[in-house]
Amino acid sequence: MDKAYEKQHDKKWQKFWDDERLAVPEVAHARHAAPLEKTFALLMPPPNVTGVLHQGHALMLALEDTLTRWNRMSGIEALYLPGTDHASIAVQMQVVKHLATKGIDHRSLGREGFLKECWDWINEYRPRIYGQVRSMGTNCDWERVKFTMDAELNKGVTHAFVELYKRGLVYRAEKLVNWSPKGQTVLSDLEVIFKEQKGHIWHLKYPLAHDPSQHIVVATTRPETMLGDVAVAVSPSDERYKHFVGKKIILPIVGREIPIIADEFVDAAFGTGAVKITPAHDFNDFEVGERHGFARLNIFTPEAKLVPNLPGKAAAWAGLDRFIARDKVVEEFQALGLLDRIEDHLNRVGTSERWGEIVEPYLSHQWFLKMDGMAARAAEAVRAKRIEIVPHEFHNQFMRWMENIHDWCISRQLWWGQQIPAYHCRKTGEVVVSETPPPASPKHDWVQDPDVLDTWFSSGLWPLTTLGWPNVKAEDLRKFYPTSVLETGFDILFFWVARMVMMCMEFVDEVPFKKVYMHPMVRDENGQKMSKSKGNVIDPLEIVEEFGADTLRLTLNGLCVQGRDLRLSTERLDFYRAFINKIWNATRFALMKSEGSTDRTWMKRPARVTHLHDRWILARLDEASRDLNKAWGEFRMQEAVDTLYHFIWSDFCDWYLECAKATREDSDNVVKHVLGEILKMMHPLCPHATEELWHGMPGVKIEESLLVQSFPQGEGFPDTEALAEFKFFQDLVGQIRTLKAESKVAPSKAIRIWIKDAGPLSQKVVESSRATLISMARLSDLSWGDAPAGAACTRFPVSAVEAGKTVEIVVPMSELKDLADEVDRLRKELSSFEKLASSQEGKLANKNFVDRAPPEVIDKEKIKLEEYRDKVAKIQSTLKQLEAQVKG
RNA sequence: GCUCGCUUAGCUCAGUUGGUUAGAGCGCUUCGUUGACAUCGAAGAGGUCACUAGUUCGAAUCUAGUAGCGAGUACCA
Repeated sequence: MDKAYEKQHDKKWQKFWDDERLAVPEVAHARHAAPLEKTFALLMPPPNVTGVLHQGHALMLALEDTLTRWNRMSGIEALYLPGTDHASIAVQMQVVKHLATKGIDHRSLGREGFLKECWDWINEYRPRIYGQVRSMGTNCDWERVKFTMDAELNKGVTHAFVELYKRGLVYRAEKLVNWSPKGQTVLSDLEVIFKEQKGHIWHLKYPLAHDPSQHIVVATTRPETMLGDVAVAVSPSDERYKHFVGKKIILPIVGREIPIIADEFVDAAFGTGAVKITPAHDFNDFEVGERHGFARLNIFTPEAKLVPNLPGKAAAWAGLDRFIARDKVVEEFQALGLLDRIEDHLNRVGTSERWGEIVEPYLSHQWFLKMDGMAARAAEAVRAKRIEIVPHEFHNQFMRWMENIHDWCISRQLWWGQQIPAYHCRKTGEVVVSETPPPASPKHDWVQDPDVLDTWFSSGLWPLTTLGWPNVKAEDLRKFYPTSVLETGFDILFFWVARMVMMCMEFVDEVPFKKVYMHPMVRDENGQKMSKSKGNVIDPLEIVEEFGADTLRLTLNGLCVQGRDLRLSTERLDFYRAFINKIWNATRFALMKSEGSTDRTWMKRPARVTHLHDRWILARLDEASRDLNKAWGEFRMQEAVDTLYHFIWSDFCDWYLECAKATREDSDNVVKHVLGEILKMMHPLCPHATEELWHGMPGVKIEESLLVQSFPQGEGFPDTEALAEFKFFQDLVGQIRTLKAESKVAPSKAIRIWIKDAGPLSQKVVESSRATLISMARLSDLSWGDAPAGAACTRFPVSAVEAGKTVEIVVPMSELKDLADEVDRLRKELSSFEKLASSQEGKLANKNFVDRAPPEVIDKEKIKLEEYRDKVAKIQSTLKQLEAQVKG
């Protein structure tokens, strides 16, 4: 066996799991030691097909694979289904860019030609991301892998669209949308990122038609839109403007005459109290325009340049960019003496997520999905706890979003994606929505809608389409739907999670998953977001290369707490690598004398154990496995790791193995048994290292994977006696070690002690563990009672097994170096116990406490007081003697 | 603006229904290789649990408010 844990075993075991098909739920389940009639399903949030694995993915895979392996080992038939997303916008951008480097304008290829390029691109990159997913040791079912553009999935998407259309939920309309001038496509509300930007508010004077010497001042952050103004609105209750309502204004530059109207939407207290109305370029103004029946005057081309044919002076500005037009308008107002003033203003500007430029509210014909009904049902499912969101903080966010949702614009002016199954007749203008193209006829000349669907439309169907829907009898759908857990980052709660809930509720009237677990964001050690430009990216692939997948998985799990970002650093990775190494070496130690053995008796829990530490470690094993199962059941990932860390490192290695060195072959089977259980418990986190170690255990056959062993449930009776007795043992050892350390006596120096005042139980514990105690505390001899009269001794109390009682340890001063040091030490001890005793007395003297606290709490406090008093008395008496000697 | 989260040891953080002397790792101090591990072991120092008020016999934990930081979100022209 290697002297230290190294990651060289990763590939070997990944191949082993593949070869044995242990990620296929049916196969693994059939081979499980104790299979249950239960299923677990987790669908991997599909990474972008051309993406590169980042820490967010690594965290996702680490958590999901851990949960899946844990379920599988618990005897549950577990599906972990992998896949990738076609990422319409992202991939189209990549391919366009790629073609451009070869000097090819993608438009010149035509739609078909371009799509072929996309498929070539994808076929090249898809294996890369899959390989990266595998490198984490991800035990997902590759035989079921899905891509959102697979033929069957496309069928499902088309079916869904047509069905939603039939139900009147999908509709086409001309509305104001978020338009990306750079991308030349519409975006959904979610794809618009609001950024704070320093800007200005321009106050413009609009002259009245009947008396140009009078004017109304309007304020705007976007003066160029005045070219499309159709009215000026004031608040109906605004006395300042009451007499203007119904009058007209001559719009400067373009010379159009527009009305002054009253509308409730205007806040008289804000700005000048008068608002210019531009229905074609502002969402609020659009609403006002609809209410008043105004024309929608579009002033921009799709590239956000001024259209030709604007009236007046603006006619000459055709083709100007929107921001140049802004300057022109302001200049012109200035020249006309109509610029009232300019104020600085911090405003939030909507920018496109992909291209980064400012999004333009733009009039356009698009396909929409009606949201109100679907959102209400989704919200109801969450409210009724049919879906539990963890951490719970996201529950409210989810509900709020569902309540304020707008119809979802699902069409995109792109080529890469699912083309919308709508057919327009060039002759009659009719529109037919159908899964297959309608037949051509002399009267009808059909052409398919050129737009594709928003990527998230197909993602929203992921739980259905990956399991075989729309075939409602598909076996996977029946067996694994609804899925158990959706694990993902909170950044896509609305993009994806909410849409899945809505879509699935709509189509199968059943939630897609019972629980949603939102993992935190991975940041660098200083809490900064990782980004290439900051140069603080910790590449998971490099970590896997350097530390091994197990270390990365364990680290991410170990740092994953709810409600706080996860700060990753190489320091942490070193720490968790050391943990794996510790287990590695513990195994090395346990198996030292077992080379070549095929004895499998250790696999069963030893029925009769004699030594206290053997009983204790089995009791702790039960406790730890119960805690572990509970932690994972509640997605407390760090708590699970901490439980294991403490149990393995402190309890098993530092205490148990050290004790077992004194009892040798008596403990041999317990050592191996507990170690085997530890490997099982660690396996979901560190599959490679544990599988390697497991296969080194005596008698384990090559085909016996840890993956199909029974996960420890901690169902045994908790041996609370062993726990309490060993606590006493630990205190004894600890107190003696402290004495040595503080008396500057070498730990290796064996000293002789007496134990006084022990009750029967404490005495039994010491007697039965005599050899272990002598070895752990390094004693030369251990006797009962007091040291021979006349020998100068120090004495100190240790809490006994008997509640509230103490035993006294007697050590001849001849064993120690310095009497004064010991006096100091005891004085410190005394003062701390005196404080405890007096605060305890105060508590119990409080009538309110004694009258109102539950009796068991009071009893506990009384026992404590008894113990503190006992210790105080004992130390006082020892001190008196020692102090007398110091003086003497 | 609204909503939510965070504030605990020098640093990074745990702390699950309110109840032992508030924990862990790193760092620091002292000491140490008995059959695994120096990626190790033992002992120790270090905290008025952000602040204020309240509920309670009892608050790091529950409530309200304040301050600082962060996130999400809104139509302020």
